Amino acid sequence: MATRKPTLREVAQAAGCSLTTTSNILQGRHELYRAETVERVLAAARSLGYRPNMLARGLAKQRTFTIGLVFERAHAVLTQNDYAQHVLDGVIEFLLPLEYDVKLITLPAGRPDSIWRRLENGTVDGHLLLAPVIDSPLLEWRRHSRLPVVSVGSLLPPNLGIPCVDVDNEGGMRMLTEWVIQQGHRHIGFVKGHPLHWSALQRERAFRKTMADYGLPTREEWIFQGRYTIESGRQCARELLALRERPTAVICADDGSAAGFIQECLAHGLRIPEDLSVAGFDDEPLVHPLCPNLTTVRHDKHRVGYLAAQLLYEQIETGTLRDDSIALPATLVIRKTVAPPSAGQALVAPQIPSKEVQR
Amino acid sequence: MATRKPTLREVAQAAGCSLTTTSNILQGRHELYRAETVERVLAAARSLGYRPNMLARGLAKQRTFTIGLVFERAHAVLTQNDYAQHVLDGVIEFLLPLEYDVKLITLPAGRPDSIWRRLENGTVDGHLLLAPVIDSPLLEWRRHSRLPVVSVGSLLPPNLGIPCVDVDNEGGMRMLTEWVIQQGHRHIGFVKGHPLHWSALQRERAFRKTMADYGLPTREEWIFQGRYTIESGRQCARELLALRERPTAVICADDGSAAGFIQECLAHGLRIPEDLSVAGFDDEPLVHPLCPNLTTVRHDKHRVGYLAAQLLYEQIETGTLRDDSIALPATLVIRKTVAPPSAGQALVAPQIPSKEVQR
DNA sequence: GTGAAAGCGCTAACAC
DNA sequence: GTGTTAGCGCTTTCAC
Repeated sequence: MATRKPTLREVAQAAGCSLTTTSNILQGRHELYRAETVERVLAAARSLGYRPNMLARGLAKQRTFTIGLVFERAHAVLTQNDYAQHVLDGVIEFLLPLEYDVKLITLPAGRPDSIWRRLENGTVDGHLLLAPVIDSPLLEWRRHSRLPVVSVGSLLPPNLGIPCVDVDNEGGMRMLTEWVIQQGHRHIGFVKGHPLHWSALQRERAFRKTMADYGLPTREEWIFQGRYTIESGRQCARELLALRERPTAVICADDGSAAGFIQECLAHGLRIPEDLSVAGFDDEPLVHPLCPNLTTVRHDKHRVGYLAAQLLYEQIETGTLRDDSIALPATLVIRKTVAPPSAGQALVAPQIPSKEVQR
Repeated sequence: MATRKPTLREVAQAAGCSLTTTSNILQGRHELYRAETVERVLAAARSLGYRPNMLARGLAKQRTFTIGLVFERAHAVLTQNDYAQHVLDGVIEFLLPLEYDVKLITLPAGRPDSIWRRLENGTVDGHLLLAPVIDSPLLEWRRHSRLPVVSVGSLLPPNLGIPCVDVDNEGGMRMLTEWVIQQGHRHIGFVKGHPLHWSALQRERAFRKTMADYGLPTREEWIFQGRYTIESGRQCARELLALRERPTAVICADDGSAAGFIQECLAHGLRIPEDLSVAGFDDEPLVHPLCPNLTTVRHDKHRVGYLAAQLLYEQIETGTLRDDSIALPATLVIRKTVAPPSAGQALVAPQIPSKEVQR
């Protein structure tokens, strides 16, 4: 039809009034004007098929109603990142009714310069950092920015001044570890997560801490380096199977490695949990068909995204940069891959620490 | 540091020259000016930490260097949509080096009005429609837009004038069906895909067409309504198991339903492929651990996204709206869930049609 | 070689 | 109640 998108000016002309009037009315400030004027403007806009140019509005208002979702290079491939997908879903769910848009910002390799261009170019009102990895350059860059920001999926060290939202990795892992201990295990191994993820670090730390709190030793040869993948779990299992002495239980930092670990153990004739108890973390739906009986820790990634978006939104709307973080509680999902160690294995009951930390 | 982002004007002042000069130089038109001037401007920009405001540039240039990735409501939840993830990856891969950004546009329910606002608000240079479903309102809306557009993941009817990129569903399904037939099967069932997906329609059509071409009847009681999900596959298997007469092979419109179908059959004591051959489509990595032996059809979703982005990009850059589509060839992945029907079952060799369609 | 000036489409003081 | 005007930050024609 129309050869070009109609502008506010044309609406004003059609309605026979000024730009201001038109702009105000179209922004919903109806009470400022006579009902008749309002109606005329609205009608004109409708009949012309007017849609505001958000670019122009953004320039004038200094607000874009868009947030930037910043991916690390490592996460850029969404496909390999179930976590990111759930978080993104949550983000979108929160922002959709607010008429905010989401812009995907994938950091190019290249010079810091071109990275800056992508981050701080006036097109977003704030940044959601998707699981920044340990020593990510992102964090340093952020220090030079005055835009609101929230880290989602990584609980960063508080001294960075960036509010974070994630599951309570430490609380969840403590809960899981305690439960394994309470099943009677004293010889417990651990499959670590991806070495660059804060969550991996935190889960490992909580495991060690809990073991120590219960007076149980952690043997370094039973600590394996996973990478949050099925294949890495398999590899760790192979390493375990090569050992002469084995733990009676192994806790994995995530479900993927747990599934791989279990598969490999089964392939080598071990029975789970009779010969070895294995636990995961995340209650990952994708892993579930593979390993339906996995005892694990569930948390709500979708909600993590939702809350992170909310936190960011509040910062944007109020103009205040806050830096309090949210660690969402996790819940233990008891299924069948963890059982008391079988007879003949060490079963000395561990001593219970005086102060039991919940959550 | 700086209280606000420096503007072009400040750079110009610092460099002691005009806005025009500064703008031109910063856009790379160095040859217009004396080397000394160029250097002065560049130095000023660098020392101020200048980064252009893309909003302002967009307004002036009428180009945003952003494309909109438009999700149907049904696809909004990325999590449940492995396809979308791969496509998105491909899109990002293509656009990243071009300094184009991607904006996620999730269509709100609501009035057409608010949908329009999100689509046509000046913030994107073109739309990538993510697998529009059959009779999607999107397609109608698109007719009123003059922005470049590409449909990715749905090969739409050509009369819509929208260029499309997807796997060649019909060619792939024909190839698969022919192969099953060539294994000696004459009684072949089919699990349909999601009723609202073009791909599902096309796969079903190709199945029927191929059967007909080979002079084989399709029995409607052996055509089941799947939904591109594991659970729907299970359901279809239950329906099949309730029948007195069964086909010797079942082709599923996707790997998910194939996996569910197989699981359910196995659970009821059927042996695959001895008692029933089953084939899938997509070579879905997520399904692979569940059903590693699945005979299926592979295609490159990542490439679909990549090419779609490229097609859109070309439209944007050249300003020409084209409407040729791309159907990427698929390849047959022969594994173990399809075998010749066992002795005792009908084995009359089907007649080969005179003209065998490849691809 | 360089710069003044007129937009891009919209918003928001501030007048009337 | 309604309109005038001066930007928002950048690009670009056209003159000097």
